Amino acid sequence: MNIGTASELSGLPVKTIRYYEDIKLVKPARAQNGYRTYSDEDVLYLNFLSRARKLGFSVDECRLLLSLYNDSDRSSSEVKALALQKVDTIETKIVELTSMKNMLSKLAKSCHGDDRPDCPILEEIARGPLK
Amino acid sequence: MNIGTASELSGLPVKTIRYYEDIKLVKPARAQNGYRTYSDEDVLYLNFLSRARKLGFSVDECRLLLSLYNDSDRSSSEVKALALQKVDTIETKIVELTSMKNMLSKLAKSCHGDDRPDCPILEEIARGPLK
DNA sequence: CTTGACGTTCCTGTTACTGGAGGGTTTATC
DNA sequence: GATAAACCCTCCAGTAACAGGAACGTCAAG
Repeated sequence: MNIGTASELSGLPVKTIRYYEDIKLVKPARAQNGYRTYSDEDVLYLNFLSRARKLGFSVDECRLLLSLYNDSDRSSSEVKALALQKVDTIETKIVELTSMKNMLSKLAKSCHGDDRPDCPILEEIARGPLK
Repeated sequence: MNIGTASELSGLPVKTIRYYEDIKLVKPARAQNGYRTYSDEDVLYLNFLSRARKLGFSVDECRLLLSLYNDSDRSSSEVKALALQKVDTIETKIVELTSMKNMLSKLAKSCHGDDRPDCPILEEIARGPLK
C-alpha cells in the first residue's frame, strides 16, 4: 500500500510517516515509480509508534521499545522499568504544572479584572515572591 | 553592571540573557569595550521574565506581559484574561498527563517484570485499545 | 489528453535555548 | 612588565518532532 493508506490505517500524518523513515524508525520498500510501499508489518509498527508516542514516550524511547518488541530474547523487566520511569517523569511534570496552576489562579483571583490599570498580577510577577 | 552580575541577580543563565537581547526582550546599553551594561531596570525586567517563564508563559506571552507592564493605560482585565486562559491550558495538559500516567501504570502493573520475554506492555502497545 | 489527486525531494521554520570555537578585555599576581 | 584566570564578545551548530510549502513526477478517470 502507498503512504496515504498507511496514514489512514495508522492515524499518523503522511509527513510524520516520512519523518519516521528519515530517522530510520520504519523502513518501507520502494516501488519502481519511487513510491513508498508499506507492508502490514510496517503498519503494525506505525501503530505501535503512534500509541507509544501518545503514552508520552519520546521518539528515541520508541526506538528502544520497538527494538525490544522485535527482540524475542528481551526480558519484560527491562520494559517495565522504562514504563515505571516514564510514570515518574509524568508525575513530576504534573506536580510542576499543578503548582504553576495554583499560583496563576491565586494571582488571577487577586485581580479585579476591570478597566482600571492597576493589576496585582503584573505587580507580583515583577516583584513577587515567585521563586 | 556586566552580564555576569545581571545573571546572578536575575537567576537567568548568561546565555539566556544574551538570547533575550537577540529577540529584543531586554535592551541593555553597551560600554566602550563592547560589553553589555545592565541597569537596575533591566534587571527588574529580567526578573519579570524569569518569573513569568516559571509560571508557564511562553516567551511571546512574556513579551506581551512586559509591554502591558510598561503600559500605564492597560486594563487589568486584559492581563487577567491571559492568566485565566493559561490556567485553562495548564489544566488541559494536566488532564492529558494524568490519563497517560494511569494508562502506563495499568500496563506496568500487568507486567510481571522478570526475565521472561513475554511482556503485556509491548503487546498492548502493539495491538492494544490505546486509541 | 487533460485534470485532479496523489506521490516525490528539498528547504525552511518552529520553541527556547545550550554548547562550543575562536577571539578580545580586565584584573590579580609574580 | 609578563602572564594566567576569569570575564566578555560574536557567530555557528544542534536540540525535538515534526509542519508548511515549492517545484516537480505519476496515475486513474472522464
